[in-house]
Amino acid sequence: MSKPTPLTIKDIARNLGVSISTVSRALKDHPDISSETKIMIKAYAEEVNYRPNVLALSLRRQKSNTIGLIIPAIVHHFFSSVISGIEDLAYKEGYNLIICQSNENHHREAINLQTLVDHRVDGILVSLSKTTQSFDHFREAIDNGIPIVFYDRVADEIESDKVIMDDFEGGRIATNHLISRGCKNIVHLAAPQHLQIGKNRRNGYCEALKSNGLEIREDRILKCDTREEVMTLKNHMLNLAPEIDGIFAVNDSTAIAAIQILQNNNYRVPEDIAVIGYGDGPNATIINPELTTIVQKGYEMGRESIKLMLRRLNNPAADINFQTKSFKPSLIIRQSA
Amino acid sequence: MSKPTPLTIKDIARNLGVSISTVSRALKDHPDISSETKIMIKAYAEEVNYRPNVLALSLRRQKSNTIGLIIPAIVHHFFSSVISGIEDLAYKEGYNLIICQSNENHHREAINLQTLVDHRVDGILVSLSKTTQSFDHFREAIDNGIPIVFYDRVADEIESDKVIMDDFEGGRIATNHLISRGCKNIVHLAAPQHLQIGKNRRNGYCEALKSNGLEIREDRILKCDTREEVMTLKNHMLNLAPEIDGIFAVNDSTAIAAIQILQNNNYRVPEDIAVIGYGDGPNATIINPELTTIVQKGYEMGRESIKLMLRRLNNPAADINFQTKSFKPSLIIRQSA
DNA sequence: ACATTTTTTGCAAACGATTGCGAAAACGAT
DNA sequence: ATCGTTTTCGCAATCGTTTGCAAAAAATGT
Repeated sequence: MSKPTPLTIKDIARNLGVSISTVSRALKDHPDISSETKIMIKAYAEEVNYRPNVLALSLRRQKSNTIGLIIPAIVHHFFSSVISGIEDLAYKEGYNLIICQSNENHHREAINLQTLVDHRVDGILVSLSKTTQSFDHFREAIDNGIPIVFYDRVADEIESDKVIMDDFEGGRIATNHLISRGCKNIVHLAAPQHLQIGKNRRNGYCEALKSNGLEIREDRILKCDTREEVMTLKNHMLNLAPEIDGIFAVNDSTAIAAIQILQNNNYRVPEDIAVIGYGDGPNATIINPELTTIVQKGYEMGRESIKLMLRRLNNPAADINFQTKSFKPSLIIRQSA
Repeated sequence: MSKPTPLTIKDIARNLGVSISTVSRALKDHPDISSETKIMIKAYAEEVNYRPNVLALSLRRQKSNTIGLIIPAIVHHFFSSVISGIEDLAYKEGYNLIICQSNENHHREAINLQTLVDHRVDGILVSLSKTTQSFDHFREAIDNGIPIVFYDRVADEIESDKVIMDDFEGGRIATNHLISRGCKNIVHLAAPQHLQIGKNRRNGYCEALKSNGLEIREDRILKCDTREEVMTLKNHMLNLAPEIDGIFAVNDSTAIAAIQILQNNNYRVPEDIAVIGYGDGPNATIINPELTTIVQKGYEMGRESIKLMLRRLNNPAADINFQTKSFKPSLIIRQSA
């Protein structure tokens, strides 16, 4: 009952009375090996269910066939969709995934990075944590020759492939929709402004107001992008409520939390106040009224990210130009706005 | 602009004019090395930001410090909570995670298993896919000396550590609650019966009926455990609806889908038909009426799973008895029942 | 000054695989 | 039988690290 050590190419060689190199070559159909020998060795390997040691291979090849993934919070539906999109393609191409969670924490993110670099992953896919405001940890990976692809929450300062949504446009479309149904006093529940994503959606919101001749009021822009934060700002929001007729929330769960607070205080959605979200997660059709929102295709974005990465990994020689792939947002109109 | 190969212990040795082994020993405070030399080597290593090659280490130690995780579907909130629980502790103990998705597919699960075995992970955490009905692939891992911990959806046939909920009790409590509020004709939307989880919750449901003198009717037990399936069975459910006054669904999203169908057809929940779910995910408080449900602690279950694993890995010699850790379900009463 | 002990260091094998190069075996041609 | 090819295979280095053992250097005792 001791540790059953998996058998190696060496064991096969010994048992078959040939050399290690012969076994190695036979198993990969090297022309130098006679077909007799090949057949014999392959049959035996099959019989004993030989499996090459990936660790040894990685060391030898200086390539781990592993891709690192840093996710702010895996429990968010958007991010877990991204994972699915990445995984499908990565496995198909023979890559494994090491997934790390930053938990929206800058420091944790840096540690994740270091872990992945230490593991000699071939590439890293990252979406920034909310608290990340400097980017040296990414430079280190790049200096080590590990390509990075940012998805969704990207670092402008770093040159790399990126997969984003056109968040400016998303914010614009969403706000425009509210305006088109008659809203004139629209609150924006915004993400942190040091995130591109937060800034862009907000700018889209502002642009829509401006181009429709509506005033942009700072007091109508609240930094508030989680359900919990909505609950904290409950009173503030209820103070605002009498004067407003629309809310553009930076994500669905924030929108939903807002709807619940409004409803509990006898505001009707959308009649008194229309609410629009961002993301189109599964919650959108559970709330009543069903949520009008901007679709954010997590699976597709994940897929695109890994595609960019694979393209780079499969052409190690070519110094491919960095590319930014941008997804166009689309509005899905339901009942809340 | 070629591939910048990270520097090794060998580079340090050369640059410092000492031997490789001296560097190795100095870096890990081996007593054989004079403190002078140690200080010098450590300082230099620090300066050039030396990082040991994890791959080489794993090969040498015959231990990858990596744990494999097989998840049926990462987008389910319960499972992503489990991941979080696992991750926190695993990283703290210096283990990395390779996460694979089976997508509820037996074949994919077997491939995942093989991948993890190939990577010489130190242990594997698994929750069965819905379609898994044989278990040889797990045997292979075990034969290779890789310990397995099953969580939530476990394989009875395999001897190993397990982390489960008392699903029988959960089904009983849920059903009892419906009965206690006056329901006499209760439908059960059940998971596949080859999963313990499905069988146990169903048995709990039956037990509650029986001990309350209610008849168990097979036609009131539907295999139906996703939102999509509810939609497919819509007409069937509406046929049942006039005769029933309660539904016990095997998970929240099924319960929610049922509520939506009932409401769209002018049944009141809970007045006409009470509905109870299972899981207590974030959706439970979004639906109106808010969902009465059984809490399923994903994070804690994940945490417990990795604990069992670490205990085993940290005592490789001791042949620790297999243990099954069972979580008690609790009922959280809201509005839907 | 020399033997003996102690401290400090280096050599080389090992982990499991790949691969350049040289050598043995087989074959054919003369 | 001899030589030249061609086919088939094995030696040994390599990837980055650890570690048993022996060797070199320094310290100690007489």
